[in-house]
Amino acid sequence: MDIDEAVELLHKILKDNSYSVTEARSTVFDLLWNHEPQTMFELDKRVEGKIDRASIYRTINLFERLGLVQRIIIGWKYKIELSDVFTHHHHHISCLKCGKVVSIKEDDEIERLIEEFAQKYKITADRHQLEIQGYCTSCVEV
Amino acid sequence: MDIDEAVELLHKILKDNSYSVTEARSTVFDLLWNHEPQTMFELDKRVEGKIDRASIYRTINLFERLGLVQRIIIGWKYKIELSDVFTHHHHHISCLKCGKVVSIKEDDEIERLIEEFAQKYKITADRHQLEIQGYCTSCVEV
DNA sequence: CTGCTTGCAAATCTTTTGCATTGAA
DNA sequence: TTCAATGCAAAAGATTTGCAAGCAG
Repeated sequence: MDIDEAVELLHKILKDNSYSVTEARSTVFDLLWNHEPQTMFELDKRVEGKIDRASIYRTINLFERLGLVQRIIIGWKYKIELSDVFTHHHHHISCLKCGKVVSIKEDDEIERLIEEFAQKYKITADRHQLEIQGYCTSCVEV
Repeated sequence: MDIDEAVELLHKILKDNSYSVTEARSTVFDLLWNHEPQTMFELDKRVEGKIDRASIYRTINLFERLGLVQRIIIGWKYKIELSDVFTHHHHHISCLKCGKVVSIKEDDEIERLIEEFAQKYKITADRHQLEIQGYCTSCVEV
């Protein structure tokens, strides 16, 4: 999917849910597009005051309710990235020291296992997160 | 492991690392023992002012550094529980509506896959979290 | 036009820190 | 006795909210 298609999809989803397309929402979306997971702090910094922090939070909350973004967990903080609607479903591996995050491409076998767990424990409409953490080659513990 | 063995192990680990056994640390440990994952807020409430909030945070941070507790992610908040040192390694399934958390017992197959990912992406000393979320039978979306 | 959105400022919640005092070993 | 650990209060950081003004449809 390229940026034009993505923006078109964003507009469609907003309109279908009776929300308007605004400067703030477009700007936040642009900053999320094709970018690695980022914290609210980073997002706010990259906005450079063009949009108020409160609006960034409101936008991210809206996007989350609409399923456009997901919060992923790095350590015990979260970062924001566009959801599977705009990217392929995937998991993450991150470094405990430098914080670098790498996406793991989808793996049928693990998805199958997770699906089995959900069924076994009678959880419907499941979503899931698999976060693997350790030390990357440049940060291996001394 | 029963509570006596657990406390003994706690004392040993504290002493081996040159930390003393104190009222605050023992109390926090007791509140974690055999209890489902809880937020700092809940922990603080259950302490009933017997220990200052700052000390609870300091204790949890210490316990985490010593590998005695782990933070697990429910939604985008974290909860604290005793680590694999005191319980068997496991994952969680939680309900997005009522917040109930159920432990999934260890599964060799999934552990093997995660191990393979870690190797493939050259991450050493890996730890990981698999969190599955959805709606439990009593909360199925209306 | 008109109501949804935003900016601003303040409130709230969460976590950390400095410092004098207390307590474990 | 001695240094680590705690309580207290205040600071710092993260997120939310009320309200008046602005903008999308």
